[in-house]
Amino acid sequence: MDKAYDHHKYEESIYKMWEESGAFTPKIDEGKKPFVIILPPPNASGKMHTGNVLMIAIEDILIRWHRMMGEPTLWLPGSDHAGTETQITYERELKKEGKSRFSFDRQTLYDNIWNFVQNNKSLVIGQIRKMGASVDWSRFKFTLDPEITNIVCQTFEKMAADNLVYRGDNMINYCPNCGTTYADIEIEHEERNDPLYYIRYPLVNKKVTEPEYLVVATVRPEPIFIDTHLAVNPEDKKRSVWIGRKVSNPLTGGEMEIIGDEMVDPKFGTGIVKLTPAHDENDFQVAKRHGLPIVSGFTMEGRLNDKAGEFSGLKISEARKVIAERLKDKGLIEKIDESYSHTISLCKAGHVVEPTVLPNWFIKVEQLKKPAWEVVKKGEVRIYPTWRKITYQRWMETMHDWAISRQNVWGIRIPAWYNVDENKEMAVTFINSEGKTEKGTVDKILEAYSMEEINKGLQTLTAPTGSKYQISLTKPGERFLQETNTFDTWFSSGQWPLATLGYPNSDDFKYFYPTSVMETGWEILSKWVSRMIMFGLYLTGKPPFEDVYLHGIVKALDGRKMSKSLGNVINPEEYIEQFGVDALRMGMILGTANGKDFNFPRDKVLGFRNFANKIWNVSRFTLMTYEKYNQPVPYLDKARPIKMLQTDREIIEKLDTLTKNVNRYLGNFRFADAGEAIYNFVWHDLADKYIESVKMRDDENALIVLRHLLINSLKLLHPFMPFVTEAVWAEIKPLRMYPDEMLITAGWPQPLS
RNA sequence: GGGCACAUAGCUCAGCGGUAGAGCGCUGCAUUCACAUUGCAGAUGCCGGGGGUUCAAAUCCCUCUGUGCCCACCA
Repeated sequence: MDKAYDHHKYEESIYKMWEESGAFTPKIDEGKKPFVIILPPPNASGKMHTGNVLMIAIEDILIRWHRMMGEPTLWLPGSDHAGTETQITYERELKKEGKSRFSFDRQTLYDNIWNFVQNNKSLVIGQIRKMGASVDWSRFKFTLDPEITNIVCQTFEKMAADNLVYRGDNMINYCPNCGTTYADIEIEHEERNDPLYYIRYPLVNKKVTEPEYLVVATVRPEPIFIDTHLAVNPEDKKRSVWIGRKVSNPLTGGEMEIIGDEMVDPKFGTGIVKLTPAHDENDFQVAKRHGLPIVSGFTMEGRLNDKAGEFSGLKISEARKVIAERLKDKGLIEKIDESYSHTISLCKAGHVVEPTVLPNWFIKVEQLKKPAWEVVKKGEVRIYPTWRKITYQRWMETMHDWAISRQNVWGIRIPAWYNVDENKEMAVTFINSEGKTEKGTVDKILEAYSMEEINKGLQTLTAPTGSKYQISLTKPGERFLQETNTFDTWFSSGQWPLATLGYPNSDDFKYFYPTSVMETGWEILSKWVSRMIMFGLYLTGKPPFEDVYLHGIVKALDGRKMSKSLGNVINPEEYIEQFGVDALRMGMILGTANGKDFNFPRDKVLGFRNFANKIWNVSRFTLMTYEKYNQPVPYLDKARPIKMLQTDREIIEKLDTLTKNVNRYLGNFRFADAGEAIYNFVWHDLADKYIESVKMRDDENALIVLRHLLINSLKLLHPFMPFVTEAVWAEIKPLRMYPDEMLITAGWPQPLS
């Protein structure tokens, strides 16, 4: 054996050896209960980060432990298409070429992103390998694989049949110039100075003691014609008296009721708000709470619609000035604050984005969320650390209907279809055969274009609220166009444990479902874990896993969140290169004990590089001693007791205790405790004390005990530091009972007592 | 505004009712010995402040202060 352990020499070849041996693929044995973990699929276009490292380290420990205990063990890998995030990344690339998403029709854009992702996917897979993850590659799944999207669409179909799906209005960032919606994270915010108008609303049925007007401050006078209500804060003593009273609309003269809602800040402006539910997120929420009408005032082209009467057709920005002038003429403007500064939303092209209410697809969660909380409450699904249960409970109790449609191309297209003859008002944007972008309602467009041409160049389709639709996995007829929205990523990944195993009829599904442990970062407890439980219960009646272990967030060395802009991002590959994967894994595991957030433990990683070398040298010493002795030595066996010294008995007892403790710790997801216990035993009991005492002895029994300690230490360590232990295992063949056996599939230690 | 967590040795953290712990760092000493990616020895703490429960509190309860994060958020 070499004098020191050099991880560069072993990691790659050992991984290959494991993989080729078939050790990662479980043998289905109906008589045994399998142990199953579905790997939370990393983003297909992303790079490995420290969080992934921790995740893989923890899951690999559990998997290797159970595998060594002889259970059929499946760890199923995959990657996620990460809809919005990936599309944004790709569009950044497009921008470098002077293009954007509007340069392509839907299908072409999708195909381009597909190719882009394919290139990166191999990167992620390579990194999972590098970590030593003993995943079953033969079962690898991608969220956009046809067998997965099929299951996801079928679920949608079933939910629609069960009356759990509806189309409803939702607030969305819409850019009239681009003709499309943008996700919240795509929006840029800019400080801007705009006039703040103080507008007078004449009070209806005014009493003598009351003022003539109520005054409202707004930067947006242009949608006043659709406004139907004002609001004040009910806690506001001065103004709550107006609740239930009416004012007249300064533009149309119609009556507007005043309502009370906590949203209103009594200290801002005049403490009275005009509500424009269709074009402001807050107002929209208020309107939903109070059941107010939600009426849009703008067209998809960014002009005032026909409700604006004489003003209809004006662009929003012009309308603001024109309407402000009109109000001024009527004497209904009290004052204008020209220096008002606020933030506005801009799309990537720099256009002003209009918050707009557009129809979206929703899932009714009322019936789904209750059982999903019940299983956790009853302990059928256990959450570790236990205090995270409260987060889950809170989320489940407050969860509201889930908007599942995204205005992205990169995702699973919603299998809903609109008949063009029954929905003439659908807005369509497409690229015609000459490469020109056409926009308009479908009935107008059809006057000039064929269904085929529209379908081929289709970019987006917006069917008004109340449009007739059919849900179908295939095209229901010639005169149909498919919904252009895609599913929220969490809608598909929420079905991941089911979909990856081939729900509902495959052998895998029947044998491996429900899975054993879901291990993931706590930040997606509500986004992801809750959805998986909901879908699992809805489709199979069983929760998709028994235990949920939530690991903490790995923060940067300075204790702050890692971020590109702070420049404190840690690249795990540098640590793998320098210290080896084993050291990185072990360092992360012992960096924190119980799922709390923690800073990247750089010192510990270095420490465990040294520990890997310690293991190597303990083995080297044992092997050399054995070879020097130069005759066969029997194995330690309860049935044939040998004469032991006090030190022998003590350390064997310690090993037994250690084995029991490790089993207990791992069973309770106490990874750091388990790792530390083994570390202390190997370094301080075995190496520092026992080996030193062996050096003074010349009896065979010392060697028998030493070999027993080494072999069992390697086994206990293997789940934590798989490479160095397997490398040593190969070196100490002469010491082993079964020289052909690999450590990865060797039996887990049994206490002698 | 609602919630969760954390405050212990110079640093990073474990311990969570019975005499203060680890790793790194620090101070000595050891060196052809399996390993200098080493060994041995050592120093370092009013366990955030205040109150309470208890024979006994870093550990349980209350409160204050500070920090991090999650959710909801300004016409």
